[in-house]
Amino acid sequence: MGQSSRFPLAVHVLVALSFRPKDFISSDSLAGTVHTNPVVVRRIVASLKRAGFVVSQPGVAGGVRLAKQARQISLLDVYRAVGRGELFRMHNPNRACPIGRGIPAALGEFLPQAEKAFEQSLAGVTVDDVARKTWPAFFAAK
Amino acid sequence: MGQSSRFPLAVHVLVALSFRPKDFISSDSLAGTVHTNPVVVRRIVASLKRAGFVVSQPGVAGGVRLAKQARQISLLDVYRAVGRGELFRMHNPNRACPIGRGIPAALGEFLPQAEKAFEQSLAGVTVDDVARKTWPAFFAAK
DNA sequence: TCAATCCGTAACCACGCTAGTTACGTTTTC
DNA sequence: GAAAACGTAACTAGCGTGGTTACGGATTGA
Repeated sequence: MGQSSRFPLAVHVLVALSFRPKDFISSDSLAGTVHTNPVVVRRIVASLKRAGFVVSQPGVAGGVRLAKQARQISLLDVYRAVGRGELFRMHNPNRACPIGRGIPAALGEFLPQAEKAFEQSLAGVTVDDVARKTWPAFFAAK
Repeated sequence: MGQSSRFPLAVHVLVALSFRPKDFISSDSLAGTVHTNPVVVRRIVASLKRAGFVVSQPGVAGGVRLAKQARQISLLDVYRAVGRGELFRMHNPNRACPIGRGIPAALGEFLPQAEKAFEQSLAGVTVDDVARKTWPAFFAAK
């Protein structure tokens, strides 16, 4: 990603929510553990809502809560939800040249393979997996 | 990458050079097929030189030439040569929180796996593979 | 009813990265 | 010595990102 820390941040938020799946957590609290501004958290949450991973509720007792079990949300789901899909950004070759004309198709064959491999790896890990690794003592106590 | 087109551009340059492995090609010519400024090409070439993939020569008959066979340069080599190594950019969690404290290690276990999968895929493709896909007729004629 | 709390956005700013461009010194050939 | 080409520095414009303030709307509870 070069680029954006939205994905790690989104995973962090979901992991945090997974420790209290029944409660609504305020974006202020989340901003505390994530160590950023509440508005930044709400921007991420907006993406996660659109994807159906969380629900939110305004008002005094409001906040954010998981809408799915942590074990049913893969890191690939999260990665896609927070955008920045394409791993590669193509340049604009000169079509008047046989090489420039052929390059897009050639790269279009090999680069998506790498993206696929990347995504399949993310698909094999869930938010729950990350949560257990994040705070093992919490699960040991149960 | 979301961000930089240096990698596709570098592959394009190497593919172009691979069609005339004996000749020095000027950055002006390369800029033509890549469809950008000669200085941009030379910046890329500087990285490729550092990695030992090409050699350059100043002067009237100067230019750039491959220093290795195209089949001996993998896309992973190129990817690393033009930088932008890390696929993920970490945020800065609050270490005073048990979740914030545990998140870096947890992500540090799962995310590099995805990077590895990505890189292994790139490692399996060479510049020569891309060249053959780019301009099949060139190879058919030989 | 009304104050407090919290979400949802818009708006703005500062920063960093990228690519494009100009410019200039250096090297090589003829 | 002129021409061609590399190697860089310097500057610019554009874009994405994250941080911040602000404000409207929804909900709760006294």
